[in-house]
Amino acid sequence: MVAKEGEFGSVAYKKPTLKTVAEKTGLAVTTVSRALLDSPQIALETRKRVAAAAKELGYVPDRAAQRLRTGKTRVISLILEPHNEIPDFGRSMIAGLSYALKGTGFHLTITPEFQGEPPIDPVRYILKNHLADGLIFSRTELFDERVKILQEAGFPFVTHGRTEFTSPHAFVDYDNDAFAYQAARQLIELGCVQLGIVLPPGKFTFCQYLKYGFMRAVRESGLPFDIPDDVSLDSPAEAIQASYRARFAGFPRPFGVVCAGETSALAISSTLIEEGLEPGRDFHLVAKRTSNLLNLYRPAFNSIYEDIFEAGELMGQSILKLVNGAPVTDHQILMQPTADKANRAA
Amino acid sequence: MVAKEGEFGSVAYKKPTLKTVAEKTGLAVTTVSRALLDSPQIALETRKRVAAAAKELGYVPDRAAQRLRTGKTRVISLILEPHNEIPDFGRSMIAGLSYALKGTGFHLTITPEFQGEPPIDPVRYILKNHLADGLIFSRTELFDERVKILQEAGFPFVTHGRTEFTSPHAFVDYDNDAFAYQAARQLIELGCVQLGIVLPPGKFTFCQYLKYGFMRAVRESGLPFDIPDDVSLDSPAEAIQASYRARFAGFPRPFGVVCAGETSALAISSTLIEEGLEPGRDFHLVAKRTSNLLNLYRPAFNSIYEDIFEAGELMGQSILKLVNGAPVTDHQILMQPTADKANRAA
DNA sequence: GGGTCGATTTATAACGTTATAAATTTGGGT
DNA sequence: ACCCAAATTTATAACGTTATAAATCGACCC
Repeated sequence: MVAKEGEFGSVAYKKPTLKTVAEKTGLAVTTVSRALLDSPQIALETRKRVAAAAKELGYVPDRAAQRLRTGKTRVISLILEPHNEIPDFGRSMIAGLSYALKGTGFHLTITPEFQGEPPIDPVRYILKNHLADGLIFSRTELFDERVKILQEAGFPFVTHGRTEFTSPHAFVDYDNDAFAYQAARQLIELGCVQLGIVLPPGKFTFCQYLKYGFMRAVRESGLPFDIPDDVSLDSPAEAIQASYRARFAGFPRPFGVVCAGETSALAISSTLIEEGLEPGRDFHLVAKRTSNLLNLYRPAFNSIYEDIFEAGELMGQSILKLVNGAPVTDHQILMQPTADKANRAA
Repeated sequence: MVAKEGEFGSVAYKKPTLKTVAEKTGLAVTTVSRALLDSPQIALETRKRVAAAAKELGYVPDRAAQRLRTGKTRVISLILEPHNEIPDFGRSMIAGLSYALKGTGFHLTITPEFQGEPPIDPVRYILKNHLADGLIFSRTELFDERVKILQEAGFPFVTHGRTEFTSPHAFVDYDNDAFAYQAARQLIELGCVQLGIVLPPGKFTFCQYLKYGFMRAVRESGLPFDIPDDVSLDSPAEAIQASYRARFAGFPRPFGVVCAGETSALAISSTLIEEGLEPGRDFHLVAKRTSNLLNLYRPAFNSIYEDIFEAGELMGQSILKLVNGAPVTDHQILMQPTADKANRAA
């Protein structure tokens, strides 16, 4: 009799394999393998008997062997970008992904993208070494090289963000056009006589959508607008603060600013207050909220929520279907901004 | 001649293996394997020749095959806890770990711990399925079951946080005793006549250290103190706010509160201000700062910095040495609080 | 009783790598 | 020319799994 089940690391313990189960049941290894895969070729009675024996022995399949034999890694990899403009973005996305992958046998690996190195490197690395069955990444550019390479390779992937390529790919995106439009509308309703927005770098697709939505509201209102050209959402908070400190004096009041990130919202708000402006009288902000931190800030922000956890969960669900051969056109999800209950209180 | 090197996903392309390299060089597979491992048994000239051929063919070793044959996964797994009291904790730790693992051939996987499920589950899962060579996790308890099981199994791991077990294990911890003491001293110097602190749940080791450090300063000063017993650092921000709203009226002024997390600091600060207290006159806060967000908050916080990225990097460096057999006693690191330059400005 | 069919089980080989042990080559020394 | 040891290379097997093809077993039919 082998060691007690569930015993790890003890000296005499040998990990049970298909062979162990085969010996215990008196069947061939092949039969056991197929029985555990629940193949209809194996008699139902046998399948049950094998399952029981495997459970009793504490058998678990060896992932390395399965991977070698089948060529399937049963791994989804998330490329983690080095930016951290959005607090907890990575954390929430990972949590959402994990939740979607839970119980599927798929594992999540992190492939880091390092500051100053080409974003294409992690993708190439995964492809070349076949380290995953599917890939997830964010912050797509209009003609994102990662998308191009993966499409050429026929490798399953889901992006957080759209691209401008004609051939479709799976994505989960936030409707930043709708966000910027709604945010600008809120500012207008609050009485702002000038509209502003801090945009991400222009190479990112979501920059374009933010601009479209913002400008639509601007044109409808006929109000003047301000878009800083010296800083972006990715600029250090200090740079954003400096930009506004240098320019706010010339703004008609009250003016409004759409902030597509919490860091920039905090930065601008604190600076303007320090310069003696009064929020609600001299200016208004509407921020995109992705964490709970902004809720705690006083004076309270106007905000619109983007659910990163849910985005991660949706991306996880999609990539699982894609690796099973589902068509990409069934997995193009545009998440709508949700009115933020927390913002008006207090 | 095989397909061009670096070509992925093309129909005729067959991934180069040791066999491919062997054929190209006219050597045996075994020789090629050893040559690429840079074994001194193989003539230097041959090693060079093989390396060149491998590079030209674009050969990369198959991790699944290596893992199956050697039993080494070359994977480090991080257990990601579901709490999110500290903004960007996971993100920074992952970034630090990735940085330490960069170029080592070790990959990082995420093993999630789900809300409402035992913290021991992910550890058992990894052990049973042999999914990693080393493990990283946070928020240790005084007698942490995960530590116990891993020690019994002889499995390499590094914790973020200490335990009370007599048998030593590797850890990277922040000196929360020193933090709480220094924070309380700051409050005293600012003229506070009552000291307070919001502690994490008592089962966590770092709760004890925070309490020790805090109480040492309290006793030295002879001041009265206040520790809420209805909420902890893990309580929802609203609960912390409610607790202070219900009690602040009875506090002598100015009173001080040590906040071991940014969320609680924001929560308490905003609530007290809303209740009409003036920061700097009626109360002072000293917060542990782990992100850059607090820097943007006005009125400025007094804060002491904890570098989570560095903690992750140190843990990564340690776990790499541990899987190579280094003794755990060489990897017990206590990080000291660093004076926060950002706090006094503005 | 022999043949056939379907259901079920089995033997063999292969995925790509490395550990073990054996084989071959090389260079001296005599 | 021969032998021995060191240097270098090679054959074989194994890690644990699954795909392919072949084998066994009843049961049924004529």
